[in-house]
Amino acid sequence: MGRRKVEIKRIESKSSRQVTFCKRRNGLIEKARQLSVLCESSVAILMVSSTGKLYTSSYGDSMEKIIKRYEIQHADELKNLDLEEKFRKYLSYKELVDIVQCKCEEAKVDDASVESLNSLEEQFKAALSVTRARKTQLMMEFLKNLEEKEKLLREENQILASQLTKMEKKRLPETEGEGAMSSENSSRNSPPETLPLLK
Amino acid sequence: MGRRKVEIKRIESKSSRQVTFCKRRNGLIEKARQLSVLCESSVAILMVSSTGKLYTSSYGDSMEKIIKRYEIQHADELKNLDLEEKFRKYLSYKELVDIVQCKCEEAKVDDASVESLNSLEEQFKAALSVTRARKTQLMMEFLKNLEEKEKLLREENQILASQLTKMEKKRLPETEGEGAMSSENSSRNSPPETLPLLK
DNA sequence: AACTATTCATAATA
DNA sequence: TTATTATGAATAGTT
Repeated sequence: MGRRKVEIKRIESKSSRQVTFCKRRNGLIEKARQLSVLCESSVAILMVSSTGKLYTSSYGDSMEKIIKRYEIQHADELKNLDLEEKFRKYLSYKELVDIVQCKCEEAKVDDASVESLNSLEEQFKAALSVTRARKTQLMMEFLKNLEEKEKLLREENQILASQLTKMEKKRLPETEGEGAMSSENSSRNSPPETLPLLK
Repeated sequence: MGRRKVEIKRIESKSSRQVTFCKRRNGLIEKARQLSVLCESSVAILMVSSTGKLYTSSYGDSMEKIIKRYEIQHADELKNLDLEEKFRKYLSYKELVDIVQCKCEEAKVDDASVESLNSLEEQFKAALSVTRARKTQLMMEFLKNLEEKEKLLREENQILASQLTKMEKKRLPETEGEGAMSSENSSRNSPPETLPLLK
């Protein structure tokens, strides 16, 4: 429906792609509105342009409600994929503790509640144990890395020191008068074991 | 775009409303596909018919990803209202432990990771402490309740026992011959301290 | 942003 | 339901 038939494939020209996006986006939104009104239905449209900008529109019900309707249907998938990520992104561990506290306050005085708290305790112990083990492991690896780095630096240091000694031996007959100025440390003929960097 | 112009208002006839819903729904989905391909964009459509049936379609990215993009933008609203509820509903403590395990595996070998795990450990210790304290409190209350119940039952028991003793004293002159048959315990004149129920 | 020449979508019909 | 088609609507190219 234009001056000529267009193949449905990516529009190469960036500018005309943007123009088409704008035109068709508006067209789509209007079609959604019409569908909603004509057929007494709810419609939500979410569009993300190639530049990452988000455009949304909803008719009938609010975007939130329509998305919730979707999430109810796909609870299983969301539970596994989405929620975990959301949890990681948004829920701080401070909030986690708050929720636990809240859960504890909710608990009634009966043996079922005690048992549920018992299992909660077990799970926190497990989480704590995993965290501690991993922390220790990481610290050990980090320590190893540091030791290795130190070893390499020491070796480098040795090489540099010996080179310095050699150079000084060469220079002594050439420029006797400048010997004291060339280096404060090496003039004493006994290089320090480590460079200042490692102290 | 049909045999005649239609006003955009609710179609009264239920059957033609359904037919139109079906046709225009397909049209909308096709338009969304074209927009996505032509303009290199992601498009998601969610439609809820008047009968409550959900129809969805997405191009470019998955429905989950597009909705996530929307939720990131509206994180403030969602974070406060929805997420905590979802967390409480769907996330078991077993899954919590899984997430922690995953977080631990992700951690790189650097001091930032170690520090982050350290704070994670602290927070689990806090959660564990809260859980344990509450559990202990609940158990203490439960114990108190049980002790109180026992006390009440003992008192009741005492009363019943004394009533029984009185009745026996009354009966003795009336039916001397049946004295041994009336009761095995009470015939010894010293009632037991607790009823079998409490043993 | 407008303007049209076209193609496309679909309301009525079968 | 699916298919056809006359017609109104959407839009590609142009200004």
